[in-house]
Parts: sequence; structure tokens; C-alpha cells
Amino acid sequence: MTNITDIAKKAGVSRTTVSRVLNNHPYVKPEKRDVVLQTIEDLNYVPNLNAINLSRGRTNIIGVIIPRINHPYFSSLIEGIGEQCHKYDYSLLVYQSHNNLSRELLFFDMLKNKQIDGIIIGSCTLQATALNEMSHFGNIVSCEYSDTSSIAQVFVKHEEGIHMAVDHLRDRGHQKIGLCIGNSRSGVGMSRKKAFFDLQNKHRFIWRDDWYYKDQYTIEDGFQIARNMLGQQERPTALVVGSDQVAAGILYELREQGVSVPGEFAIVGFDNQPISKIAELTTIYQPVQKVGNIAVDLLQKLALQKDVPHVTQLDLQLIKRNTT
Amino acid sequence: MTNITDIAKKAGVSRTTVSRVLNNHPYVKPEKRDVVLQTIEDLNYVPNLNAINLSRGRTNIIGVIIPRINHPYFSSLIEGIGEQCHKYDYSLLVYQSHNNLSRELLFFDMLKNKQIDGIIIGSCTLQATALNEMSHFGNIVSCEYSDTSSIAQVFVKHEEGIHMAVDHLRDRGHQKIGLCIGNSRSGVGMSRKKAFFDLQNKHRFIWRDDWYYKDQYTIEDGFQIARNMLGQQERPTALVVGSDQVAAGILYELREQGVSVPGEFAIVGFDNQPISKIAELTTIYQPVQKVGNIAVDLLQKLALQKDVPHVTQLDLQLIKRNTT
DNA sequence: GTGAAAGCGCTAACAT
DNA sequence: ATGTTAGCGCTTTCAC
Repeated sequence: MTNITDIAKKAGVSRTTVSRVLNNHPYVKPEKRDVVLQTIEDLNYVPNLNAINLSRGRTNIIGVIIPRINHPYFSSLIEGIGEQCHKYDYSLLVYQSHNNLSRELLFFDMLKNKQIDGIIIGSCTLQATALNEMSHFGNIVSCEYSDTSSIAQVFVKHEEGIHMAVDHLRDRGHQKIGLCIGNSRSGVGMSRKKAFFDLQNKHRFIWRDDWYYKDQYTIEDGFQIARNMLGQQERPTALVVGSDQVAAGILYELREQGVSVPGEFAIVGFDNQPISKIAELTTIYQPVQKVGNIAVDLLQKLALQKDVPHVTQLDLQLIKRNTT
Repeated sequence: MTNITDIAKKAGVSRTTVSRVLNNHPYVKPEKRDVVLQTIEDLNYVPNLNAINLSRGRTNIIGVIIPRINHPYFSSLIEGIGEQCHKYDYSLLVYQSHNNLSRELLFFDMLKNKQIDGIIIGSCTLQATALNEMSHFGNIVSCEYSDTSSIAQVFVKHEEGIHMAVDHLRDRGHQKIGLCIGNSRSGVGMSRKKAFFDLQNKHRFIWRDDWYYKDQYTIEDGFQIARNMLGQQERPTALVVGSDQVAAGILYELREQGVSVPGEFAIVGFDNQPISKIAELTTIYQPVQKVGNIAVDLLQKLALQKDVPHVTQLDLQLIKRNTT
């Protein structure tokens, strides 16, 4: 393996000069620069990033933690993060935690280990205190609401999304509205739940505890929810569902069972995923990619020691289709 | 920052001993080991991975290159890769190329740079010669057919998938069958195209060049294809579509325009993605996650200098639903 | 403009 | 069972 010393020898200069050429430093005589570049070419020299990383004390790698990648919300988020990483010349390390606590901790070790320069939390179940402690080891940005003082956050206005959905259903006359969310312990889940029940109290809707579904992620979960609902003594007339995929499953199974939507039952999804177009699902659009973009921007600013807003929130949009 | 030397001093041993404790080497007296571990605890010592990487000459990071993450096929693939990485203690670096050649080359530099130990090609447009050359710099496994001698490959039997789809349509009486695929320059695209036209020739189906659609990825692309087809003088009676998402779009728009499916027109998709369940799409299931799993297994074996099969192929399965 | 030399933090061959 | 020592390949002060 040819290294910087080989180049220096062959080119008849010092390693320092080679390093300068490599890093586009000024103060290198053009002729020498050319010789060095030529030698690099001749010897097929490739710098060793590990050495550079060790020497510089950073890696230009950003880590992102999510429960799992194969979910439209997280795919979009990662896509947004990935694009912005490319812009700043960061590499992107993706870590799937399955919301498993010990896995999450393992991931944060990479920050301590200096293997990654910063962390973007797509979703994570660690407590605020733990996160605050982690933030001593490097820059962290969260893409979900997080009850911490030390971590910059960017997310969509989840409360507003719930408001939009509930208000829309209320406008259409619904008074018995159920809620279905994904991970109930995540920042997103908690905000949504809180916003929903605040509205419940405010409007004094009718309510039954079995109208609340949590930890639902897939189409099949949706099938199950529909069947479950049909078995209930008293049923809601509408459902706010935190994921288009689950909403589509519910919709499908309800119609399968002869329930007319939106005639007898209304559904609002979240995300405006491709499936919502096919299912003609009323949904709340969330600029997820944009969240990813901004997360990287924040991390970059933090890396440059600049100040960043503690919380950045993005607007949502109701897309009315055929299920309300 | 506390390092191994600090620990050694404080614990009254040599750096080597500390290193041995850290790496669970035998031949360390239990008492010393305990002192070292205690000191590590006391000083909040965390090993620096960059130093380890430099010293060991590897990083335990695997890179995977895909056009974009936000596509069900690639999400599944990454999920499968990610899980297996976790098993072998690899980290996963995800690189979105957008099929852009210069981006692809940039990615392979990371292998040369020693920043990653191995590469999994999810999809990539580099020529065989280029890939063969790259393989000198580290282990590479491809998840698509690749015309190279030096790269281990694992993929589903794309030809068989096309066969299944076409035979199924033929069984149902279709003689005018169109084809719609994604990236036509990728390994998958090329295999599918070839298999399809081989069958065309064999069965002497009726054919028109405008029954071939390429570079189609989204639901909206599907809408467009449907409209385009309806405008054609002579239309096919069935379409084999390389992606469920596109197939769902076509289906939706056709029905929107009053075409009865499967009455007047038949559609077969690929992947058995969630959307195919909702759309009741006949589709070809591909064990994509499994492909990802195996890719990592192969890389791991290569890392251990073991022999691996040059080509591994996985079986597909026709899932008959309501569009054929 | 250029180079010598001292790190960066860890591993591993070798000696004891 | 433990320590000495020489790297791993690059960056960066500092002196000239």
C-alpha cells in the first residue's frame, strides 16, 4: 500500500508538502505541486481515511437511528437526510433499533467512540436524562419532540396535524372519534396522543377506551383493527390514524365487511404516502423529507459552532380525498 | 480525553495489558484485569475507534449503494442487510446514488480509502470492467445480476419471475402483452427485459414497440402509462410491470377511465408490496429481505477468506389476486 | 515556501 | 503473564 511517505520520497519533497497538496493548502510552488500530483497519479496513491480521521479527530460520518427502515415515513426521512448529507459531504450511517433499548445505547456508543461526528434521532425511546448525557459526546439533533434542554429538534407540528384531522371530522358531524397511532412511547406518538385527548376534553366528545389503538404499523394491523372495531358493542364513527398504511388496511377491511366509507365511517390517515392516493384516503401531509434536510442543516451548523434554534416546527396540510 | 495511556498509568500496568483487557485476550491475571476495568470505569474511558481502525486496517463498516432509499424494494433490501449487519457487528453506511455515475464512483472511493470494509451493490450502473477493477480494493457483493467474473452475486431469479408472469397471462389467453420496468440500465432491468423478449420471440406474441415502458418508478408514472396506453391505436391486453407501485397506478387510472380490470385488461406487478394487497394486484413475490441477508453473509465469508458461490439465486412466487 | 518532528490512540510482534 | 517497542498514515505546529 502506497502512503504519503512513498509519495514524498518519489517526488523528492517532504510529507508535509504532499499533505499540503492533498489538502489544497496555499504556499506550495506550482512546480512542486505538479510533481506531487503526478507522483500520486503514477503510484495510484489513495489517502487512508482512518489515518486522516484519527489525526483530525472526526470522520465526517453522521449516524441516524430509526426503528426500521422499511416504513414509508422513515424511508422518506432518510432520503431527506441522505440528500443533505451528500451536499455537506457527510456519509450516512443508518442504524435500525427496533425500539430496542440496548440497541439504542449501542448506537450512541458510536458517538462516544468517535466513529460518527453527530447523531440524528429519527425516533428513539431513550429518556431525556439519558439523551442530555449523550449530548456531551457530540452533536445530536432530534426529528421528534424530545423533552430535553440540550438537543436541537425539528419536527412537524404533530398537534396541529391532530387538530386538522379532528376538526375536519367534527365539521363533518362526527362526535365519536377513535385514535390509532404507531409507537406510543416515541416523541411523535406522545405528542399525538396528548393533542388528541386534549381535544377530546375540550369538545367533550363521546369516548370509550377501546377506541384507542397503539403500536400499529402495517396493513395487516389495519385489517385487525377493522375486525376488532366491528366486534365492539359501541363503535366510533371515525378514526384518526397515524399512518396511511394502517389506515388503508382499515379502510380495505371495513369495505370488505360491507361498511360504507365515508358513508357510515370516516378515516383520516397521515403522511400522504403513495398508498393513500390509490386508496383515495383523506390524509395529513407531512413534509418528512424536509424534516430530514433541516436535521442535517442543524447538525452542520452545530459542527461549525453556530447557534441553532432549539425547536423548528414545520406546517402540515390536510388532503381531502374520499374517506371523509 | 482519556486514552489508553492514562488508564495504564493510573492502573499501574502497561498499555498492552490495558489493550488485552479491552480485547478479552487471555493471559491477564484476574486481579490486574479487575484493576484495569475499574480504572476504565473511574475515568469514563471510551476507546477511540478511529485509532483502532487505523491500527487494525479495517472499520467494520459495510457500505451499500442504491439509487434511492425511498422505494419499497430498496427499503426492504436495506432492512435485510441491516439486520444481518447487526448480527455480525457491522455498521451500515447507506449511499444513494440516483444512478448518477460520478456519485457511484465517489462511493467506491470509500473502499479505496479504507473507510469501509466491503460493499454491497443494491443497484449500480458501473460497467463490469470498472467493477472488476474496484474489487481489488476490497470485497464486493452484488444484489443484481452483474456481468463480472470477480464479484459474488445474489439475486432473485428475475427471468423466472418474468416467465411466471407471462405464462400466467398466456394461460389466461393473452397474446398482446406489454412490459414496464424501472431502471433499464440496471442488472435487474436488463435481465427482465431480456427474459421478456426471449419469451416474446419464443411464443411469437403480437408486439408493438410502444408497449414497452422503461424508467418508471412511481404511482404517478403509472397514471401516465395508463393514459398513454389508452391513447394508442392498438393496445396490449395485459401488462407485466416491474413494480407494484407503478402497477397500482396503472390499475387505478385504467379503472378511473372506465376500463375493466381484469375483464378487459390484466396487470401483473412485482414485489408483493403492501400496496398490492390493497389494490388486490396479482404480483410476483420476491424474497428481497432474504437477498439482503445473504449479501451480508457472503461479505462476511469473504472477509474470513472463505470461498463463496459466484452466483446465488432465490426463487419467486406468483401471488394471484384480482387483476388477472 | 518548505521540512523536521511530534503527535493522534491503539495494536501486535517480540522479548522476557 | 506482562512489558517494550515499533508501527498504522496523516496533520500540524514550529522553525528556517
